[in-house]
Amino acid sequence: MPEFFEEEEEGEEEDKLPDIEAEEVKMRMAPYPSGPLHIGNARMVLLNDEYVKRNDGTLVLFYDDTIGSETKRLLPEAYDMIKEGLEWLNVEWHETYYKSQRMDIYYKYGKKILEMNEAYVCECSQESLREKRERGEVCEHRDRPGEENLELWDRMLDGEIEEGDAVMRLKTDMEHPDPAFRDRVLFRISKNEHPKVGKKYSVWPLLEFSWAVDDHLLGMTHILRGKDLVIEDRMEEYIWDLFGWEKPEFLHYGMLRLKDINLSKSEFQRKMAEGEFDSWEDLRTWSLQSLRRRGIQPEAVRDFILDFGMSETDIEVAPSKLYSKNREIIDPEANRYFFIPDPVKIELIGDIKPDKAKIARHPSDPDRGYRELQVGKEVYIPRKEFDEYQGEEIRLKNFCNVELDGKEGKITGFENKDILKIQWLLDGLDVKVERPDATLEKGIGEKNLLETEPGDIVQFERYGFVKVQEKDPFLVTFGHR
RNA sequence: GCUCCUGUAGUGUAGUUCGGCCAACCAUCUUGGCCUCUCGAGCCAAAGACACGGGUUCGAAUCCCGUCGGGAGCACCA
Repeated sequence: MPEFFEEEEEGEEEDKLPDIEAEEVKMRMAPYPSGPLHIGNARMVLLNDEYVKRNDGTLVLFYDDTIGSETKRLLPEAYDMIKEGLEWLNVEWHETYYKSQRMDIYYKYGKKILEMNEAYVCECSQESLREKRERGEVCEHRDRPGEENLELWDRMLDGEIEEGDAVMRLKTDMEHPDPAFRDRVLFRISKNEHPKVGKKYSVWPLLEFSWAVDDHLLGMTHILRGKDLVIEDRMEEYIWDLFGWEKPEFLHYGMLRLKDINLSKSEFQRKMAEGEFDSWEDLRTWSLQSLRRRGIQPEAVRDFILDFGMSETDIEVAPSKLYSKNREIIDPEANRYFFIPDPVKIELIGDIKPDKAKIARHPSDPDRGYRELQVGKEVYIPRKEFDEYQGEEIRLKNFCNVELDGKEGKITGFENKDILKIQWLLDGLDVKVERPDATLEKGIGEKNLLETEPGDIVQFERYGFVKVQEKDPFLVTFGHR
């Protein structure tokens, strides 16, 4: 009887996503390739993936690579970095598309909507457009005859009109109570160079229009997006109604912020250009690649994200939550080693009995055996404990107890006592630890570290989990405590 | 200002659809204790919340009204 209940409980755990009711599920994730995916984008990606997997559906990777803006630039290498991030997260997708490859489709429907007289070419300046929108005023371009619209549209496409001089706008309602919904722009002119199609196109759709077309054409059943994009729902619905198309369902999730962490791809792009960051793997970017470097496991990211469910509340969560998920995964795997940050040498006073110290590679798994440490009269200990425990008795773990007196340590015994135990080393490798803020912490690590390989995640006792990067000058990246 | 969304412990969530089984779940964090020769892990325990005010009702976290708070949109970015 008890077994019966236990089983039931386990089956119910971790199900924070509301079910979706549909026979068929097709969803899409639409990253904008301005940089690699970061922890924030992971929410969009993983929720899509999770829903599709649960419903045995189809997932589309759709690069939302329209031309962007000054502040949001396309980055040619981002396409592959995004793919790499998705693979790392074990996201499975079935089809891949690029907005930049579908321009003719958008033009076709753009023309159609113009012919239906549901849109118009507007030659207002950006400022006057904004002001009129604010006041709910109609501009003189709104009622121009259809032929004139089509003619101007052709001239836009031919590149005869300069950037900023004309846009195509949807005729929603300039007096709509929601100012955000007043005659939004559908297409605009940009003569910037695109990493995939160069200067072939000078008219680019905005996301509301391209999505309205593609979500229909590709047969999306559910559209998952952040709360910040809800107005796009209504834009899409408006356009679908115009064309008489069926409507997919919308799902929303709230904004996610990491406490004290800035996740701005455009800002990182700038810092990259200015040379402040030298790679997208820089630990400060929080890109998936950087998390991988830190030894964060993709499963930890997934657990972390799915734990928020589909709530539309805005959340601010501390990174320690991610770390605890990760620790769960790596703690049983990571072997233990000694690392002395900022070492101070002390001299031991008294007789030394054993000539070697034996310490388990993993305290919970004796099968992994022991590592041996040479003992001697002069040992290094971390400066922190050296400073804080003067005059007190502490234990050099698995070796001896000492009473600190300046740079001397008087040996008081060898038995294991219930006092502070710290790491120590007679000698060792120079080790550098790359911290999440990109600073390097120097210290010495035990020579047994040479038995590890790059990519291994180990724990520096009393210091934290690190991932081995290079062995020659020994370099590790810090994950978390 | 206008439009939309949202308010359960420090943090994040379950419960809100169909009011009672909720003196409110789980995780994390914190604090004690046990265990362990790590400040890691494990085990045990404690602490901690229904934003506020009205109303409906025998009964409200759940329904209604109001107030207050938080967020987003009002870009020729996504």
